[in-house]
Amino acid sequence: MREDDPVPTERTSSGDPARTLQLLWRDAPAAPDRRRGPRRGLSIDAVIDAATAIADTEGLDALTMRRVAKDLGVVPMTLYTYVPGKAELLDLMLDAAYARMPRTDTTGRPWRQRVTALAEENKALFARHPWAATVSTARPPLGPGQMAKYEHELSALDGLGLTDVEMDDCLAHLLAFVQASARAAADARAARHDSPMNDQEWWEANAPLLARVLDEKTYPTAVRVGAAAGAAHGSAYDPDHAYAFGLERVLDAFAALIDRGTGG
Amino acid sequence: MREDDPVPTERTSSGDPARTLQLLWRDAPAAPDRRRGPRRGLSIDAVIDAATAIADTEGLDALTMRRVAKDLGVVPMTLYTYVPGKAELLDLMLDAAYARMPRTDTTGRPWRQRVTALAEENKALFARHPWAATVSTARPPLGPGQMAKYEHELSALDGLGLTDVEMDDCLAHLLAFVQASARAAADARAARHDSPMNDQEWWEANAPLLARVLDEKTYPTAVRVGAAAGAAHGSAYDPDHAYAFGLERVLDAFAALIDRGTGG
DNA sequence: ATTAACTCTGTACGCAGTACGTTGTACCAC
DNA sequence: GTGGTACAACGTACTGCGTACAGAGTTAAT
Repeated sequence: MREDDPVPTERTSSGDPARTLQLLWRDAPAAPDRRRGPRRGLSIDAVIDAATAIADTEGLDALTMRRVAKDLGVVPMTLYTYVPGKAELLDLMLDAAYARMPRTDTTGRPWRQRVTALAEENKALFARHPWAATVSTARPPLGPGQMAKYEHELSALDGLGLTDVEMDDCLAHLLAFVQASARAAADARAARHDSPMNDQEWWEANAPLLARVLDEKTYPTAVRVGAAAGAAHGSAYDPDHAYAFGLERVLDAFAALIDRGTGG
Repeated sequence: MREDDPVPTERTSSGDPARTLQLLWRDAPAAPDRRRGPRRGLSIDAVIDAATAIADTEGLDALTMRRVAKDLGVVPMTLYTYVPGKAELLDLMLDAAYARMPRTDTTGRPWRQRVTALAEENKALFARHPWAATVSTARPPLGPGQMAKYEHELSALDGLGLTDVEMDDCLAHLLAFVQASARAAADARAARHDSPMNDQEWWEANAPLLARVLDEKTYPTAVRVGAAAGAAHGSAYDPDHAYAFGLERVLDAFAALIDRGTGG
């Protein structure tokens, strides 16, 4: 019952970036002397799909090269003829997930609806692929999915009176918020999952020590507010509420930029 | 030069939570029959400090039980008499880091200054301990450091006309923003670090393929805005700018809550 | 003096990513 | 045909991780 599984962030993009870009755009490998040797039994997309299926249903820590290989009926090392390594596989998974995102057209609608739609699309992405919230995107894979997503999302922010730089800044801010929410939600889910006790049991088990130690005199505000917040939402942390509250804040913040000069 | 180092998120809190709480509060182990056996050569704090030093200077992926043990001159398994496991060690490290945060007293100052101070304190935490931004805090370790931090930060938001629940919500929103910024900054740093090429070299290496593939007709907004953003800050992503911009947004958002009714 | 609790140690297991060398297959030039 | 060659797939093996487990040594209570 240890079950420590560390849920790694698994930074992407390790090896030769040019090779990774070629893979992302499905660019043929220069084809100097095309197609010798035995036929390939799999495809990059089969590998990506198998890996994505595992990560979706069992989490990033269950996603191992050995496991992907087993699901595809090959030996682990075979995967390395399709993909340079695990980091690049994650890049490809992420770009594929981006590419598959449904993109609602909100042209003509009021800007709050448009921004909300963007947030919801990304929230849905992280709901379908919880691992996507936890892979790091330093130097994000500039694949077709990423580009389509970026184009779509910028378009939704176009024509609101923002400068180009502000559009990029606002989008980054919004996406960071949604991703942080998704990460927090995933963390909360994970905490619930791999602990044999639920929130109530946990509280009961720790109440004696906490009662002794969480003194109302030393932590007056914390005790007061913590109790109020805990009572308001059912538990100590409510991801849905945090998302709803935060999205309203982000919208208000954008309003201060967008409505400036128009008498906000 | 592979150097894939996955920068794990390393979820905290795996084993018996009651034991973890005891460790956090340095609660004696029930002492039924106190102190038999040989004298301890180390202390929990020595283990925490050694681990923190490693994580600070070399990153979370360099933080292994073996490494901590080596730095302390003991064999790896010895650590397990001080700490139930690596997850709990991370909890303790985080709470200790919280406890050591300098907390500036901003009573009486305008609320924007107070909130900004909170953000800066947390930004400084993540600057000193970059790993802290990447460890997950589902069911955060309710240690003395965490509580002192929570009390301090709520106090800064007290008396602004917010309800208790709103105070908690706003604080969570602010902290999530700072943490997300720190994560992004750490990602950017990591990408620069473990790639032999800098941004310019990377661009030059990939320019041919990107030029062929990033069509202005298919991605008009993306190309336009991406160019503008890239030109405005020096590179593709500027963590400092993102933080500054985002903090202004968060403050504007809070203003909409705080100044409501007072003629905002 | 004996015993029991406790610290520290050494060895070992399972699992990860993946380097490396081999085997077998299919196309190309002859 | 037939040999050469490029390539896919495989098997083995290495390093390093967290930590279970069993033993050896050390101290305080009996």
